[in-house]
Amino acid sequence: MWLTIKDVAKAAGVSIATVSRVINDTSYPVAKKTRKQVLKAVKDLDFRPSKLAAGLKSKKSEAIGLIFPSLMGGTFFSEIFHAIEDKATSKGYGIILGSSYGETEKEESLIDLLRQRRVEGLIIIPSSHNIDLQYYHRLRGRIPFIFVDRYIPGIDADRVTTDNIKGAYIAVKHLIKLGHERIALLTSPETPCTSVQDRTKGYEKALAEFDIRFRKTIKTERNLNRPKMCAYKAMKSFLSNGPRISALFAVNDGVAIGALRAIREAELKVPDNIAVIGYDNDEIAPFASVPLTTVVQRKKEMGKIAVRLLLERIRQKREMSRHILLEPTLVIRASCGAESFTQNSVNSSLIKE
Amino acid sequence: MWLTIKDVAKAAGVSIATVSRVINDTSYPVAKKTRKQVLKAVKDLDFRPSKLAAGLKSKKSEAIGLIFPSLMGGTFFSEIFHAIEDKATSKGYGIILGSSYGETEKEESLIDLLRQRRVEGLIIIPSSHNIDLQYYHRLRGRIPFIFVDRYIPGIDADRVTTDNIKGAYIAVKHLIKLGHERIALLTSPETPCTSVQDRTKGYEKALAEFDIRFRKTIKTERNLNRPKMCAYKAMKSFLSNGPRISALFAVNDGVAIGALRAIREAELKVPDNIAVIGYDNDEIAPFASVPLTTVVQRKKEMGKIAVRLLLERIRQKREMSRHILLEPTLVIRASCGAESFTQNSVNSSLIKE
DNA sequence: GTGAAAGCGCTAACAC
DNA sequence: GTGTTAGCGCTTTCAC
Repeated sequence: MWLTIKDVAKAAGVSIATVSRVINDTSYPVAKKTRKQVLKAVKDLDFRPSKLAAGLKSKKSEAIGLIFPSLMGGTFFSEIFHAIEDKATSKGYGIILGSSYGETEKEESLIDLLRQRRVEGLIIIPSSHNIDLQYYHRLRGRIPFIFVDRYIPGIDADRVTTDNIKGAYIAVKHLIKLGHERIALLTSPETPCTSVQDRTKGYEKALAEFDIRFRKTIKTERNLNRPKMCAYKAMKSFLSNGPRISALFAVNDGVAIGALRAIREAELKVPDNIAVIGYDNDEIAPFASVPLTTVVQRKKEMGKIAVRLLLERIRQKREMSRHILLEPTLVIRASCGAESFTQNSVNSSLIKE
Repeated sequence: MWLTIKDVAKAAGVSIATVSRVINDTSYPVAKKTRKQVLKAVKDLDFRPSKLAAGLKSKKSEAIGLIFPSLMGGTFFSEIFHAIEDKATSKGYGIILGSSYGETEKEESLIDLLRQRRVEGLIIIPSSHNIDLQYYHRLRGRIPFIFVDRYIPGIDADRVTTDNIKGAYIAVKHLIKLGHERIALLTSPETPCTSVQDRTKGYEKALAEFDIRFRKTIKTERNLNRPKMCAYKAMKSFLSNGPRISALFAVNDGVAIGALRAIREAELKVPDNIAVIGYDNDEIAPFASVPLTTVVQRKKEMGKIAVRLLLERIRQKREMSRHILLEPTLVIRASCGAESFTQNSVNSSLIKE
């Protein structure tokens, strides 16, 4: 079914070595005329060299593996994915991927498969359930990998994440400055997920700093495919039973959107009765029923940095693992009742919608 | 760096042929004791057989390629992706993919790369710009492929799509039955995209059937990454200049969400001043500022069928290409002012939220 | 029930 | 500048 360089060699009247030299377009000196003939044969025959064979020989698959939980429930992972894909493609790498649905078992079997395909490295947004440290310890010496967005504590590996403690801190501080003291935290129950854990820490930190006693955590059910629905239900039940609150810090925008619906159905107004702040600056945020004030994560940057670091590690075996911590920012829209400007946590810079 | 079956053979004290037989787990008769030794060696060494080498020899990469425009702008493609991935994984196939951003050039170069990786078949959600018929004609004989969601007219290939004419027809008819006569169509300007074209036809068909003269097409800018924003802008400008309308048929939910914001900012009410109906039943639809009445597409089914048909074609070369046309349905929520029930176009069946 | 050996389609010395 | 050749790590006859 597939043609080989042998066919091309025959058609062009040269040896297979020459064909190989031409198609790999290295600066290897090939006579102009010969090159032309080969190129013509390649084109006429519609020949595509096998990366399977090339990779077997050269020990370079020119592919990286990508593991993430799920693309549903918002554009967060999608945006990271696109950044990774763009960057990898531009470097000549293909992407083989799988979604773990946040299940460790699935994650590990996917990684195994990717290893069989001899991907040169792995980008992992790890699952958040029953983490198997042993597995990752073993993996460490076998193949280069990098964690994105969250990581597995205790595993010494490269990673690129946002400073989630700080992100949550500036979000909650924003609410406090606006006069709120009864601020609830709406969160998904992914205990071992470092990003969610850190956001919880940031919430605590801000409240502690301002000597605010009130604490309330609203936990949603765990369903990666329908975070909005889960949040909606959790919030609905909270609004009918829970203590009165004046503001809500949602652990991501999807969850915030679900809450917004519950609040609307309870005939409460945002931000007048309840101020809401989200996290991620999802594509949907400006289009929520009340445009959402939210913490910005540099998703594209995260993806691009991940590919860059991974390729560097593939190319030269460095020793130390590197931890890149990205700065979060706040976009202020209508859902907290503040004016609409952007405040960077480090130095002010405007984000246009 | 990587171990080979030779290492395993040595460790287990058998030949490489035996190792191969054991790891491929065929029902090949291997002595129980031998099998055990091999399995132990595999485990001890943490061996992963190379699919590169296996594929080269067996001529089966056990991978399929996937090309889609973009994952941004809603969960539509994400849902299809997950269905494809699930099904493919369960059949032992890996997925190598690329996003075309709706550009034919990118699409073709991605397909070329996938061919080099010797994927056994391709699932393509084709781009909608400057289609190169010649390219696809040529591709036809080279590798099995199937179109999903939309297709390229004139190319004889398998495909699985939703009946978009019917979908749009039932949507617009729903508006008409509710008494609307001034119904605008909000659409993205992807002229050669069959799904959008068909929805336009369905809009026309319904209006024609009820002898309604009024027509208005509002075209958004083309930006696959920000369809909501584009729709918002288009709608905003329409509301300040355009003719008065009482209802809007949006060509997909993302675009509808953008329109909702523009309508809200114009201090108009949905559905009282303008009824809005969307398309796709995106995850966001029930969470829009006004829960969105929309046309349901069976996205999971589309993905699963695509994989099934593709694998069938890979396995036995059938002759005729098959066109699967899925039935659309309507979910009625609040955005058109009708009661909230679900009406299936074929036989009524309830869709729970 | 097991092993030896011939490739799969490339790449990369090494010759000339 | 170009060709010859020895593998890369598997699968798969074909012997025994």
